Amino acid sequence: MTVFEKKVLRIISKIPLGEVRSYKWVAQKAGKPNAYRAVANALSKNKYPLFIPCHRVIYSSGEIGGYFLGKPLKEKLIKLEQKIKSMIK
DNA sequence: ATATAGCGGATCA
DNA sequence: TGATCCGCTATAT
Repeated sequence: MTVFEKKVLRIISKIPLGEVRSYKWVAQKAGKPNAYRAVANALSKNKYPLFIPCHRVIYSSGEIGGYFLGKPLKEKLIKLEQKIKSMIK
């Protein structure tokens, strides 16, 4: 577990409910604006994916990226969270 | 829309 | 070290 990974995990865990961020955004917050690939790598090697809202991290284009649970599920989770967000509002 | 290169960090040999 | 992989991105067709 490297410092960079910790930063990434911390940052992603702070993403609000229903919000989505790009890999680039996360990389910038981690202090390595060009390390978006490393972010993806870190997440794929992440030991606790269920405790990290990695489904809120998508392409910079806004498209759903890859996901260890499957892209369709990832998209569903995002929409579900948006729904919850509007519900509790 | 597709192809390509580049890039940072992890992993393996 | 060096090669290779990745849940990527920007740029050029």
